[in-house]
This record gives sequence, structure tokens and C-alpha cells, in this order.
Amino acid sequence: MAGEFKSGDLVGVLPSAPIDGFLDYRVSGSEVDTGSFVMVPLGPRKVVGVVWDKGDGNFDPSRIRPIIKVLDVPGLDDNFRLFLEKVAEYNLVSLSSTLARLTRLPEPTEGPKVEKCCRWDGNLPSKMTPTREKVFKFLKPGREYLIKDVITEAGVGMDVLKRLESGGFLQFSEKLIKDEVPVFNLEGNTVELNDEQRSATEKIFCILDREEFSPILLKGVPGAGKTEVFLEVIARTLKEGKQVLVLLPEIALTSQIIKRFNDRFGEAPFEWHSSVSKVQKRKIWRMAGEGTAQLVVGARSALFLPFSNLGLIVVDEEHDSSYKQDSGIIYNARDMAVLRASLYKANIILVSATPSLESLVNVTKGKYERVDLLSRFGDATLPEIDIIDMKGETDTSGKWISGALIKEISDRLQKGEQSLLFLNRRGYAPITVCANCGNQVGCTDCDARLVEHRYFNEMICHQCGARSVVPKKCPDCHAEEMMVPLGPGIERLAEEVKSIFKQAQIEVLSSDLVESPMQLKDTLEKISKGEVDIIIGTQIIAKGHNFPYLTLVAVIDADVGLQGGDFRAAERTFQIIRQVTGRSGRADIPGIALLQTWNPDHPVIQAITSNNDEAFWEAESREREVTGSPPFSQYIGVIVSGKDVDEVEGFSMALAQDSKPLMDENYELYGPAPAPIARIQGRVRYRLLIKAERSLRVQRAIRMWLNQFKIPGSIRLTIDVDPQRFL
DNA sequence: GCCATCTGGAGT
DNA sequence: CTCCAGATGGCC
Repeated sequence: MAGEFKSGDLVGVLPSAPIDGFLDYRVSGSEVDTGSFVMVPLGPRKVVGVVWDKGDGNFDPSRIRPIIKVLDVPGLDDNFRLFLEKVAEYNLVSLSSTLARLTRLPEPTEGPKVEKCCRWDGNLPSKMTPTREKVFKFLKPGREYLIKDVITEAGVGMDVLKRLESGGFLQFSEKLIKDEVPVFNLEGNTVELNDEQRSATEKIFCILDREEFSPILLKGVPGAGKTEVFLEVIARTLKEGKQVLVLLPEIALTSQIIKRFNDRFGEAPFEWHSSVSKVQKRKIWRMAGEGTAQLVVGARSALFLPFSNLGLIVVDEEHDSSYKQDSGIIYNARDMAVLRASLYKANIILVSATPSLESLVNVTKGKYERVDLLSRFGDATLPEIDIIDMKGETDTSGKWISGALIKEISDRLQKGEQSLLFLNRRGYAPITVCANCGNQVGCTDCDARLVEHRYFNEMICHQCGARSVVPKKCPDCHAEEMMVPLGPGIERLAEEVKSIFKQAQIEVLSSDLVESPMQLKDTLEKISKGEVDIIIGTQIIAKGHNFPYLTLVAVIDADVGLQGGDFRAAERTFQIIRQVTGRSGRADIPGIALLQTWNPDHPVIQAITSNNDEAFWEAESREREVTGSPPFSQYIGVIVSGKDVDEVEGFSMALAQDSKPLMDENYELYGPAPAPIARIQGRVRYRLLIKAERSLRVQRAIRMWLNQFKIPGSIRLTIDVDPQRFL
């Protein structure tokens, strides 16, 4: 429907500047449609915007300004605009900032769509020079060459060619660049599916054949071959001529999965993440809109590509918290993916070995379908998981590795197999205490304890990121040489391992010790090749990459993370231990996993060792229902930040006070609010938490109230509908 | 988000 | 009364 609005018509434009609402402009020159990208004047500036509707006409007609130009890119279709509206509403942000910050706007300098070419008709100039000779040696008359090829192949400069062109010996022309569309091989699957994978695939096809919107949760034990199953669904969707989007939590660590796509389809999918070049992104963006980018694999931001013919979204590792954007516009890409699929009448598959409680509850409620893969691929069995009760250890002072574990590691070393020690705690020691007065070194900016990082020789706050020097004397009683590190961090564990196994090749992996993504990739590859004997790592090693030589996984301090007020503590600990122990053993070598714990009766430890995941999810689900935590009730978190404590405190109090009548009625203000959490980049942050029943009516009321609250100058409110990091 | 305009407190 | 910083509100 080209030319919906003609010259002289009014249109309502959503500008990319953070303005609440639409602005009317007059169409002038080229015709526009709803969804077209336009450049419009806004005060003294020019901004990119999107034509949203026909304009309300409430604005003084004499002051309406004309559209500067229509950008030559595909517009946003009705579905996409509705999607943005819903995302804005759900996440409590204005539509214009949703557009500006989540959609990759076509930059004013549009991409190179034409390439310069030249042709030689055979006439030679009378005046020849050595460089000119090079040119005519390379060119054959009558053929079209790309200028950049001539420059590199003939080894001459652009100025030489320009001179020849003005002399009439070369003809310049422009050629439209056609994006190369990859041709996928959708038939020849070289990997034979096992019975279980085949039946899972058929079950999914059955659900898709019903042609009703229903997200599918694909749950499979680690190593069951979930990827093979969703590759089949992708192949089916591509055969139907529809586009497929695969979301991965951290694209940097997933070169292996990209390779699987390559092997299966004979062509690489388009990749979309932060390290993809600008030019390439512009191309993918355009091709997604034209429908020619058939398969895109990307990080959460890929969800906002303007697919015109989307047939399937796959969310791999759907439980992963990296899907949550936690600054700027706060949203969960997994949930927004479900929203997008529902609006587009597309299919969506959420994939995980350890699904989130939210998704499992949606299965119980009948909103999602569930398909299980129960056994591992090939002959591999799940590793046997045992507990090492640290209460039985006699010699524990300054030692974090039990006698039993030392023996197991020695065994692996002898057999040339790998061991992995997993401790989810960065730094050297989590607590530094004064032996004289008992003072624990705390953060001056927030309420967390400082963690010693011996590698950097610094104390770091894991809550707000503040850094300071390692104290020589007690900050409280000033006693010298009395500061004692308590408890193990990964650096301290590494120190102990190195002192016990002096001959072994040891690699330590932790997010703060990794210098670059490239270095991490190299280390992971070294491990995959078996060049490392003992791996010591935090959660960074829990995902991605297969380690074929790994036959022992030991979780040091399996209870780390179970304490503390986070309502997701048990869920996360369960997930991470499941993921990391699941990496032990391969088809030919059975693996084992050991959990070192002081708390062997804890439900999480019990569920993992007895391999009874369902029992854990049921118990956790009951617990959440009783305590009124997500997913059974909703939290709306408000972070208030401002330039100093007084300002923020004053505003937080006013907010809390103002919320009273509202709270008395339906909701409660949760926790000791307002509480300071951090001082970051010269701004102070406070948090408020509102707990609401999981009913749309109540949530909407709270959102409306928050949106209407008058927010003075430098105060900023950040609203999070599912504030994982609050509790 | 950016810029012009308004406001009020401190200084002359 | 001036000067300036910070707050405010329009932008079509």
C-alpha cells in the first residue's frame, strides 16, 4: 500500500527524541505510509522518527512543519508497531524511548547500497604513464568492474581513475548492491536423531499443526540433544518460507552452537550481537525487514529486528538471567519474545535443561506446552552425583578441598582425565575481618561487605562495584597486621589446588580474571583439547563449550548462594549446580560429580543428588506461593536515583508517603523501604519495592500511579516489573 | 534529549 | 539590581 499519505496530508510521527506522544507533521514531496522512517525537524534539530498514524490535527495548523525526507529503508509494519507499544506499556517506559533505545534506527547516513563501477570502451589515451598502463593491463574492454577491485588489483590510486574518467577514457557508473541471500540446505540432515529426539520432534510438529498460539517449553537433561530437536523445527519453518530467530543468552560463548547451525544447513546464519560491525548490522536489519534474512542467531537485542515474516522464535537456555536487561529500559527478552511471537502468530520454543519456575508454572496453568527429552544422547548416562559432607572433615583450617576430593582428582590426573572445581565466588576471600575487634570490612557506599581480590590487590564491592585498597590496619580499631581473610573465593581455592597438585596444568576462570572474549575463547579451546588437567572456575564455565575430557566435577561450597534474601536463591543454585554437574562425562567415559557441603540435608542438595528435579520444582513452587513471591505475585521495583542522599531520600519518602492510600487498599510496600543500595557514578540509588497481586487490574493501577507521580529535576525513577536483584 | 526560558538566592 | 545555577517545559 505505497503512498498511503500524499503530499499535504498530516501524519502523526513518533520521534526518537524522548517525547511523550506523537507530533504532527505535513507530508511534502515523497509519499509516506504508516510505519515509514522519516527525518523530521524538532526545534533546531533533525531527528529520525516513525510515521505512526494519520495525526490528531489538534495542533495549530500554521505551526506544523513538513517532513524533511523519507528514509529509504523498509518501514515498521503494524505488528512491529503494536509490539513496541506493548513493550513500552509492559515495561513502564515511554514509547519514544522504546523506539529510540531498542530499535536500531536507520542512521541518517544510510548504508552503502550502491557500489561504484567503471567500464573501458577500448580507447587508449595518447599520454601514457606507468600507472595508467597498469590500469589498462588489468581492464578488458566493455566489461564492468568494481572500482574498489581495480584499485586493489591494478594497484593504482583513485585519482588516476578519476583523471582517466574526466578525459573520457573510462566510464563511471553505479551498481545497486544485491544482498547475498544464503541458501540453506534444509533436507540433508547428516545427524541421525535417536528415538527420543524423533518422538519429541514429532510431538512439537503436532502442537504446531494445531495452529493455535502456544509456546512450547522444551526441557531436556544436559546432553540430551535439544539442539538437534529445535534444528528440525527450524528446518520445517524455513521450508515454509518463514523467518527464524534464535536467541542465545551470551553470544560470545556460543561459537559451538553457530557451528552446529552451519553443519546442519550448510550456510552460516546471520549473527546479531554487540561485536557485529555497523555495516553488517545495517545489512541484517534491512534484510530482516525485507524478509530475506531467513535465519538470525543473536543476543537479546536481536528481538527488536523488524522481521516481516517471522515464523519461529527459539529462546535457548530460557532460564538464563542474561535475558534480563537490567539498566536503561529494563525488560526480559524471554518474556518479550513470547509477546512478540503471540502478536506475529509465530511459534516459540523455550529451551532449557533447567527451566525457570515462571515457565514451569505456565505449563502447569496450561499456557505453555511441555516436551521432554529424558535421556542423554548416545550411550552417555548422567553422572553419578555424591555428597561430601564437610562436617566429617577433621582438618579444615584454611583448607577448602576435602581428603576424598583430593583422592578423586589424583585419580583423574593419573588417567589423563580432567577435573573441574566449581566455586561460584569471585575474589580471594568473601570476608575480611579484624582479629582484634571483629570488625568486618564493609563498603562505604552501600551495605555490602568488601571482597578481597588478591590478584588486583584491591577490595571490591560486589554489589555496587566500589574499589579500595586492601587495608593494612583495621579501619575501625586501627590495630595493625590483624586483618584476616575468611572463607574461600576462587583465587584462594586456586592457591590451595596449586600447592597440592604442583605438576598439574591448572586454569583459573572467573569473569574478572578474563582479559578479553578472545582470551576466554582460547582458554576454553585449550580445555576442550584436553591440554588442561584441572579447571577452577566460577559460573563463567557453567555454560557453552563441550569439555570431552571432563569426568569429574566438584562443587566446592555447594551452599554458596543459598543464604541471603533473594527469593530466587534456591532456584538459581539448583540450576547452576545441575548445569555444571551435567558437564561431567561423555559417551565413552562415565563421569561423576561431587557436592562438598556443610548442609547435606538442604532440599536443593537433596534434589540434585537424588536426581529428582520435579520434586524440587514442586517444593519451590509451593514455597513461592506461600511467601507470595514471583511468579505467583508480582513485584514492581522502583529504583530512585539522584545526585545526593538528601535529594533522593526526600523524594523516596514522599513517594512512600504518597503511596500509602494506594497501598492500604490493594498492595503492600515491601521491605524496609526506602533503603540505600549504592552510590554509582556520582549518583545515589535507593530502592522501593511494591508487591502486588498478580492481577492485571492491580498492576495497571500501580503503573498508572507511578507514571503520574511528579518527578523533579535530577531524580530518576527506574521501574522493574520483576526485580530479581532487589531481594 | 536539547535548548530557550524562567526562577530565586546570593552578591554588589 | 545583576549574575548565575538549576529547574522547567516545549518541541509538531
